[in-house]
This record gives sequence, structure tokens and C-alpha cells, in this order.
Amino acid sequence: MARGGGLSIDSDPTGSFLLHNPVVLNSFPEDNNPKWKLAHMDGSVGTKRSSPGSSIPFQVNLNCAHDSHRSSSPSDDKRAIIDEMDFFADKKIKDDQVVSASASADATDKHDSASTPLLGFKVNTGLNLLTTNTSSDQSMVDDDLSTSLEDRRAKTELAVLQAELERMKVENHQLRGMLEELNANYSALHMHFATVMQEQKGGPEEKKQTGNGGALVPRQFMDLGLATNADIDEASISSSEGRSHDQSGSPGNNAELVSKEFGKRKNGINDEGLVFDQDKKEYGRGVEREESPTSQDQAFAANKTPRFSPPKNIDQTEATMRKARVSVRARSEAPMITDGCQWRKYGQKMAKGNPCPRAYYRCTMAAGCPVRKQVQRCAEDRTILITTYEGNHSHPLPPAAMAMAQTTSSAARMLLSGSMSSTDGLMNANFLTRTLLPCSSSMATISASAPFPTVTLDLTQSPNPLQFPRSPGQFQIPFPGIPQNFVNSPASLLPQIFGQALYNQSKFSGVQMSQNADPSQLGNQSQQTPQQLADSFSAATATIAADPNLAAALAAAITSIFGGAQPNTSGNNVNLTGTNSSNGNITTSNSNSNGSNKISNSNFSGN
DNA sequence: CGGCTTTGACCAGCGC
DNA sequence: GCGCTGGTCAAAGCCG
Repeated sequence: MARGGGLSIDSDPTGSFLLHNPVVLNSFPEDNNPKWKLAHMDGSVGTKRSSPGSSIPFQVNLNCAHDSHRSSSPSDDKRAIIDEMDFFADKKIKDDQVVSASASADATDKHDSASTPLLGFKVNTGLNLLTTNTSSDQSMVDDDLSTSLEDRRAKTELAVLQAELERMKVENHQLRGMLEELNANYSALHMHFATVMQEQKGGPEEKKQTGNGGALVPRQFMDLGLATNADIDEASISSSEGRSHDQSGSPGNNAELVSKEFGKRKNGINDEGLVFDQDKKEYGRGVEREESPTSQDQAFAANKTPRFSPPKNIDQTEATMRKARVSVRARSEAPMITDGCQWRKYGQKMAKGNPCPRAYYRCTMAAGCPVRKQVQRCAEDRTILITTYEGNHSHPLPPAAMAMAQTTSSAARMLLSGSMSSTDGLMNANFLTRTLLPCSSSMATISASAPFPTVTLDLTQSPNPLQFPRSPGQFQIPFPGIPQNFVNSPASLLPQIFGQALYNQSKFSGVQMSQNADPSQLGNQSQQTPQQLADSFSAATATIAADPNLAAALAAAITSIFGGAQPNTSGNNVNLTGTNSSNGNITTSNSNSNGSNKISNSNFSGN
């Protein structure tokens, strides 16, 4: 975390992430800049067709009006330039004028062949009215035609840039306003939730809600659904910091132990169902446990909206989530995808049916963090890296790590909340499909038949609505367009973008599910659980996320803002780290590892 | 020297 | 019960 650096995307202190981009637009002439790709992901970026020599790359277009030019070939530059100018000019200058103007400019420098004459043309068609030096421009015409054109172009560019800057400022203000409103709403909602909780209960829960210095601080999204447990976890860690971490027990399971006790205290649930015991293969019975006749099921029988029968369900979800897995498939040459967390490899095994070894990592950002991940290359396509996450972090996360944590947490919750609502895994998948489908192109797969509930987020698929499930019983949910080259990028920003998108959508799905389950519950505010409240708030976020123009900007900004509530996140900066940057990501040199316990002839140079 | 990786060993679950 | 497999442990070695 302290080793941040390398590739990063910074929001400004106010969290105006996307709108900050125009400032640096001219700094990345090539498309391999992550910022650039990021901007393209959400469809909010209109064009990247400016010639390298042009200094007017208006890539960021929140109006998303020029997407069609994204793939413009060089031959389309003429029209593309016209579109650029459409930012400020009245719509549609006649094409024939454009052609004639550009034809006369063929003799100019190749880099400027598109922009120079067109800009000059633009000046003549009135854009120059935006400048304050029109008269001087005209005087220059008398002296030297070429010099005049140059100056005109420069001044026009200046005017255009100034106008664009102004526009961006306005949009920035608007977005800031929206974010502030969202923030205020969130705080109000959180306060209301705390009040309700205090009214309903007292004692430990009350203390938990205000346990962080007594003040209610907006938590990051990831914690919303699990606020109580998360608080407990943090309290556990902080209270045990003084003593050495005892690995002789169940290593890394302070959180689980506390969670268990918390569960017992609150629910009186039998340990058998909720104990998270690493020594007993904590991932082995996730689904089965759901079916055991515990008090939870009785509650379910009495109340068909298990998600909202308060804390006990949250506990159960939490416990089950430790068994749920979120698998991310992405093309990457790197040994691991960058998720912002710090990992320590603790094992490597050959898995059946895959010549590539499977590496086991555990989060080392905090002693006792239960989160683990497995990294393995796909047997069929070794360019695909499969990373499987388990558990929830029991410690504050750096901004760069929050996205993936949110992703896994949300996906797991989404899956598990579905399984809690219905014993039919198909419903969950269909539900997920329904709720996540609207803006999608990458895919997610739910495996109901796995030993533990697993959500596979497949970012290797090209957008194709006709894709079929990879295997029976699996369902694929596309995700917002993530360019292939983006995923391929070793400095992939995938976690941030994807994580936020999924998170927002998953939250939204939670709301939908709640509505489907029992609409009457929604009217009863006083009985809302943290999950409900979080879902309600997140529904708004999801709605925003559905807007391709604002999704990325708001997602990043919201993440940065709420992430700022985390103790270890200074300010609202969002640092998206690339593969080579930081946050202590292990860059395992697994290329030297034969990596087999009992099979030693693998020369696979991956994880 | 501390942190990390490597890797053989161990354990538990599961199917036959 | 046995073998297979997945998951984890922990000693040894490496590295900065």
C-alpha cells in the first residue's frame, strides 16, 4: 500500500475523476494509456481520432454523442474533425465544404492534414468568433497566407480549448453537485439506519454502530451489507493489535472467530452451522449448510424474505460468503491481476485437469485477514488468468484494492442472497442475468453445481449477445463493455472499473430481489436491515451506473469519496495501480516454479 | 535479517 | 479402507 506508484489514475481531491481527464488529454497521444482506455470503457468518451499532431483531442465527451467515430480510420479523419468542432459550432457543417477545405490542405504536413485545413475552415465559418483576436488574425492574412493559417489554427485551437475547458468546468460542477448530493443522501440514510438500529436494539449492536469513535462515518460500500460484522472485525483487529498474532490457532481468523461469536450472541445459532474453521476446510459446505434445519431456515419458513429478517441473516450471509467464491477470468500475461491488495503465496499445487499449477495466496495487508485467492491459468487458453477470491477483508483497504474487494463481496453477496431466497440456483442465475444484463458485454457465470457457490466473472469474452452458456447449469451475464485490449493490458484497471460496475449493479439487483420477494417489506422502513438500506441507496447508484455517460465518472468518484471514509485512505484520491506499481502486489516469479507437489514435470511458466 | 517463495509433507473430504 | 484430490502447513532457501 505504501508502495504505490507506477501507473495510476488520480481523481482530484474532490473526486471529480473523469472530468479531471481533460486536463491530461494531450499527454497521451497513444491509446495504450490506461486513462484513455478507462475513458473508453464506459462509452463516455466520444473520440480518439485526433491525429497525433493535433492538440485538440476531445476524448472526454460525457454526452457520448460521438461514439460512432471511435473506430474511425484515418480516412475518416475529416469527418471526425468536423465532429470535434461540433462541440461548439452549430450542428453539421456541410460535408462538401469540408471536402473542399480538406482537399486544399492535402499538401500540408501529414499530421496536420486533417486538422489544419479544417480548423482554418472552421474559423471562416464562424468559430473564430469565439476568439478575441479575430481582427489580428485577419491582418495576418494579408501578410502571409500560410502564417495566417497557422496562427488561425493555433488561435482556434486555443479558443476551442478554452471553450471546452469552460464546458468541462460546468460539467465538473454538475457532477460535483451530484456527488455531494449522493454523499449527503448516503450519510442521511446511514444516520437513519443507525437510529433505527438503536431503536430496535441496544447494547452491543448500538455500540457497534457507533463504535468507530462514536461518530457515524459513512462506510465504504463494501461494508454496507455487512456493516455489523465488519465493525466487529475491525474492532477485533484493533483490540488484538497489542498482542502478537497467534498463528498456532486458526491462522488468520480473528475475524471469523469474532464473527462466530457475534453470530452466536445475536442468533443463538449453532456453531455447527456457522463456525468458520480453517482447519476444517471452511469452504466445503457452503451450500449444504444453507439447507440444514437451523434457526435460519425456520426464520425463512416464517418469513419469506430472509434477506430482510435482520441481523441473523446478515450473519449467515457473512458466514456463507466466506465459502462463496468469486472467480475472475481475464486475459493477462502477468502472473497475477492487480487488485491492489498485498498477497503472500502459501502454496502451489497441480490441479486435476489442468497442466498449469494453481497458486494459493492469502491477503497479508492485515494479520488475520481471511481473504485468500487462487490463481491459475486456464488449461484451454493459457493467456487467460483465473483468479478466485474467497472471503472478505477484515481491514481497511486502499482505494486500489477496494474495487476488487467490492466486486468479490458484492458478487458473493449477490449470489448468496439469491440462494438464501430460493433453493433454486437457477433463480439466482436468472435473476442475476436479468439485473445485470442491461449494459453488458463481458460475462459472468454462476456455477450452482460447484462445491461452493461461485460467481465467475468472465472478462475474456468479446461482446456477443448470442453466446451460450459454457456448460449446462451455468449462466452468463455480460458486463459493461470492457475492451479486449483493456483486459489484456498488464496494467489493467479492470478491478476498479469492473468492480464498481458490478458492485453497483449487484446492489441494484439486491433491491430488485427484495421487491420480488416481498414488496410489503419495502414499506416498512423500520424493519430494514443494513442490507436493505444499502440496497436502497445503491439502487440510485446503480441507476446512475446504467448511464454510460456518467457511470465511470461517478463510479470512480463515489468510490473515492466513500473510500475516503476508510481510515487508511487519505483524502479522496483514487489510485488505480497498474501491474507494476504497487500496493505491494506480489510479482511472483512463478516462471521458475515447476509448482507441483506430486507432479513435477510441468514447465508451465505461469502461476 | 525479515519477508517471501518454494516445495515436500500432511490432512480432510470424497468416491469407489 | 484405499486412493485421489484439494487445500494448507512449514522448513528450507532466496533475496533485497
